[in-house]
Amino acid sequence: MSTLFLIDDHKIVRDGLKAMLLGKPNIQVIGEAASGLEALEKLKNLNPDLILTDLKLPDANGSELLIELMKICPSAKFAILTADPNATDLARAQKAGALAFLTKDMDTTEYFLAIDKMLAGQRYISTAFSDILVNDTVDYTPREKEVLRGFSDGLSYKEIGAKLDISPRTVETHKNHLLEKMGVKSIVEMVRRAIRDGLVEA
Amino acid sequence: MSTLFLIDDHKIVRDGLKAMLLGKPNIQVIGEAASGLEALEKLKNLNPDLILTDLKLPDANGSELLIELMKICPSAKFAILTADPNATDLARAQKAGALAFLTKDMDTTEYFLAIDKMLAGQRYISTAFSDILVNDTVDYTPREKEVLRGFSDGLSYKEIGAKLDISPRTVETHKNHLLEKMGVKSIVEMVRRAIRDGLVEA
DNA sequence: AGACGCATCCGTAATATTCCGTACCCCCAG
DNA sequence: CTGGGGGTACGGAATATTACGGATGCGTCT
Repeated sequence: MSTLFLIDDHKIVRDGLKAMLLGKPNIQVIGEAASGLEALEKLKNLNPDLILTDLKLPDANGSELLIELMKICPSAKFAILTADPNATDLARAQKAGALAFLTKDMDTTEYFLAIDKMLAGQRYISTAFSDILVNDTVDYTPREKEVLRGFSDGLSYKEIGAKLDISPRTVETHKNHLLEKMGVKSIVEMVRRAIRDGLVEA
Repeated sequence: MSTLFLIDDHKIVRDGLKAMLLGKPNIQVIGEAASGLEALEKLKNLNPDLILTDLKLPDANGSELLIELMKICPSAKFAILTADPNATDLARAQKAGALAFLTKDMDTTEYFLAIDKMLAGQRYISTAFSDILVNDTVDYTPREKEVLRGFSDGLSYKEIGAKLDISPRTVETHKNHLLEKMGVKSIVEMVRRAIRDGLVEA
């Protein structure tokens, strides 16, 4: 019998997972939280084998939360669970050390499989995530990220240049590199792509 | 005792709602569907009092589905249920005739309240949606929508003008009207806003 | 009918962006 | 140590976008 802790801000989702896991005899849900803070608080006194967490929580950055949780529960295995899988979440969670990547549209048998794999210390990556893995594994330089953020905020070349203390012309160079890396041909597409990939919020 | 039918593509969410509704004695869940087609099929032989449906389904446009369902179940009351409330969904569902607007982060008591209100024939709009209602009730002209779509697809003034058979200068006029209506000051912000409001996909 | 708001449309001139090429720094593998 | 690759940075000329201002037609309200 293994123990599991749930973190998701939607009560429905928590209830759904609990209901589903009732059908799995070797798993017992020993606690849940609707926010990062609540999770940190409750996990001080618990030591689950598995922790399933959403990355988009009202009060916490997903990957930082993951790292904090790992400090508190170093022996637990972590899985992230999300409705809209994207490359950035995947990369961050992987870096932080998550073992499995699950999506909310999986069915019962796939959840059970994923959990059993994790208990055995194996990775599990849902198809929705692995599709992303093969495509998007681009790294952006610090400067490129700053420039991307500037454009995402609706700034002009001149404004971004002023903010970064470089010429608008140089901003353009970084933008051109971004366009190439992202495989798009305009700033708007670039930002849209960044939103889809979770680099910036909509 | 009233009957309820659930439509959502995430099994977890369906399970969560069912688990939650077990705690409500005057409601019985008589069926569920994971897609629009499945819902249309199953509802041929059912006649629930309430239908709770997600608007974002893999095989169906939310508002069109709503209209189809209403033809099949003319006596049912409809509620839409969504994770990310936005102005466009709200407007479409309202136009289609939904009675209630619920979000997935509501808690149990709020769901129960909403259901009771609906059974009494009253509207219920969750706070997340009503916040939107007060801000975003803008109408866009056909030309503006076409121009917005053009920019969202990463096209230039010239390209949009060519596609719509108008001068790039006129495209700009429409864009300026859009910027004003949306309260933003650049094309990128406009597109980002359009994504957030559900006018275009990310 | 007349006045009005609103959607649609465009020309010219100022401004911003983009194209093309170039250059420096740092790191590290040959 | 030397050459190559990547990140960063910029200038001048060509091109696109924007600001400003004006025009037409089409409903509606009086």
